[in-house]
Formats: sequence, C-alpha cells, structure tokens
Amino acid sequence: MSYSRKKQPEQVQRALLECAAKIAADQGISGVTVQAVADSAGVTKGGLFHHFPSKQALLDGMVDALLEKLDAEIDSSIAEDPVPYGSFTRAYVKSVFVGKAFGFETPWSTLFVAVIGDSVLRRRWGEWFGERLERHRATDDDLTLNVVRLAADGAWLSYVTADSKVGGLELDALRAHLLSLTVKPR
Amino acid sequence: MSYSRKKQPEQVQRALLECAAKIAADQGISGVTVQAVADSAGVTKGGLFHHFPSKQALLDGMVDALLEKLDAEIDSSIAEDPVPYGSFTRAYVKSVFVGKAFGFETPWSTLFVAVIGDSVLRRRWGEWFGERLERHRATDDDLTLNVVRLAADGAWLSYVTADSKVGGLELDALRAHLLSLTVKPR
DNA sequence: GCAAAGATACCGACCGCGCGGTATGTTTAC
DNA sequence: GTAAACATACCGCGCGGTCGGTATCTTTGC
Repeated sequence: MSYSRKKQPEQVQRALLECAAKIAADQGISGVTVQAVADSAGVTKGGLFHHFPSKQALLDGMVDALLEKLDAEIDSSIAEDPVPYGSFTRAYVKSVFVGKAFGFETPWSTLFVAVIGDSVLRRRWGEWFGERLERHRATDDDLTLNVVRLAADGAWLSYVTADSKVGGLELDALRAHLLSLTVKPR
Repeated sequence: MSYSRKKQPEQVQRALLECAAKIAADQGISGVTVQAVADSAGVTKGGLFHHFPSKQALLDGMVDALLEKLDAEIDSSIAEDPVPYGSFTRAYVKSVFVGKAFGFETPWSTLFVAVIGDSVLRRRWGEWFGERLERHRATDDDLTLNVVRLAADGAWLSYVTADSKVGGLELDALRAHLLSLTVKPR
C-alpha cells in the first residue's frame, strides 16, 4: 500500500459533502447548518470554509455529487436494456422506485425534498433533467412516455408527502404497470 | 349598514394569512419571517402574536386557508361534471393545470413548494389528499386514474423545477391527453 | 541531500445580524 | 370600566461568515 499521509484534504471534502447530504436527508434543508456539517465531519467551521467559499457552494457540491451518482445509475440501467425505445424512461422509473441513488426507500429520497425547497438547487435539478431529456429525444420523445415519467415523479411526491403510501397503491404493481406502458405500441 | 369600526380584527387576521402566503410564493418558505409578514400586513410583530400564538400556528392557518379554497374549487368542478366515473380525477387535473387555487400559472403554485419543504405542512397536505381520495373511492379508484393524478402531480413538479416548461410539452395538449384518459374504458 | 521558503490545511475565537418570542405599555370599542 | 386590539422595547440564541495564527505538506535552491 502507499504510505498514508496525515492530511487528506480530498477525503475531508468528500466527508463534508456526504455529511451535508445525510443531515439534509435526516432533518431537512433547515438542519443543514455550517456548524452541524462541520461537526458531523469532524472539522471546525473554519476548516469547512477553507474547502468551500460559502454555504451555497457546499450545497451546490452536494447536489452535483448526487446527480453524478444518479447519472451513473441511469446509464448502467440503460446499458442493460436491450430495447432502445423508452429505455431512458424505464431506467428513470426504476431509479425512482428502487434505485440506490434516490429511490423511495433510500434516505436520499427525503434529500430531494430539501433540494426542491431551495430555488437554486431546484433549478439545478431542472437543468439536469432537461439535458438528460434532450439526450434521449431519439428514443424517449413520446407522449405516453412523458406521462409515465411524470407519473413516476408524482409517485415520488406522493410517497414523501403521504408517509410512504401512494394513494393506497401497491408500489410494485404501480411500477410494473408504468413499465408496461413503455413498450412500443402497435 | 353598521357604522364602520376602526379596528377589524378578523380582517387583520385574514390579511396576515394572505401576506404570509404571498411572501411564501414570492420568496419561498425561508422568506416567511414573523417580521416580514407583520410588516406586509401593516401590523407590528406584537400584533401578529396577538392573533397567532406561534409562527407555526400562522403557517398552519395559511395552509388551512389554501386547502379550503382548493376544496371549494374541486367541489364546484365535480358538480359541473355530468359523468360520475373519474369526476374527482378530472377536477384534480383541472385544478392543477388551470385552477385558481394552485394552478401552474398562479403565484400559489410556488407556495406549494414551500409547503412541501416543511415536514409539518407536508404532512397536512398528505392527509388532505388522503381524505379526499377516500371520499371518491367509489368513482375514482382505478389504476389508470391513479396514474393520471400522479402524472398531474409530476407535471406540477416539473413545471416548478424547470422554469415553466414541462419536458418541452405543450401544457394544453398534456392536459387534454390526461383528461382523455379518464373516460371509462370499454 | 537537505534546509529554507512558500503553499496548503486547519483551528479557535470572534462578529454582526436577524430570527422567534416575551413583557409591558397604550389605544380603541362597546 | 374593562377587555380586546394593538404598539414598543427588549432578550437570548444561533446563524453565516471572518480573521489571525499554526501545523503540515510540497517545492525550490544549491
């Protein structure tokens, strides 16, 4: 192994981002104070401000890291799909329902509530989705597929607002139904 | 008419609730400070605390008022619908897209972002929706109708996160399509 | 090879501000 | 008169952010 260095700034930075995300998931965006994040990462407030010039920069970095994970998850999901048509929509539905990046049952699910609550972070999310959509116009530009993706978003919204119940629906059944709607018509 | 009184507490209370909603819509939930609401309503902070025992009580009242409006809007929309099957779902879709209570293009649309961001208010919204759903089980308990409602929620989410664009879709076309899905099959 | 020099990483104390909330005084309505 | 409807003044707290100092790593000069 390589000799261990005493100071590992990259690791500290990653820890800060992860702690920020964890706190946001646990207590909402209002719980994400500079002090709390610093404490949680075992650093002082001054130390945090050495890595991030402002609190907003920290939050931006947090969302960026999250979106990267999501990107990777969706990409690998698409790669496993033999059918081109609707592959992005299927990958998206899977990520929303059972994905590890921000699926229902992950703690990161509630993190997204925090993201939506902040106007800057909300915009970032919107841009990400817009870019992703543009990239898959060839295979996923269809009215029904749009509805399926919107329904997935709605299911997520319902899940986080109604204490883990989506209008009394079985999640698995809903997911299966949405996926079945993504097969090419005719 | 009765002679005009200088002090009209009920009117002041309503003004406080409306101002709180307006500020939440304009600046997000973090902008809703006791001072800001009081100033905006032409009252001092002490005056506000005379009407509401705490800030949370003010927020609760704000959401209650909003849900009452929404209830009324949906009820009247259902009353105008000759077909029982899916009448609630249609009313819901209409409210989300073009309603005056919290439709896309109203300022109250962004207010709901604030509601979702607060765990207490979020729960209130979830309960409201759950009750409403229970009430219409006879006419609106169907998988497709569920998907339609979820898609409407998703469309709203997309609207507020992507600067008034829903995946490049025409809003009118999407609304028409969702409504067409609510007609009884077979 | 090895200090000196300089950059980087981090600590700890501090600051101003605005928050939610309170205690008390003053005006108005009936 | 007296109770409700306000205004005024104030408090403690926690926030984001700053700053001077220090320990640690990296580069440079010879």
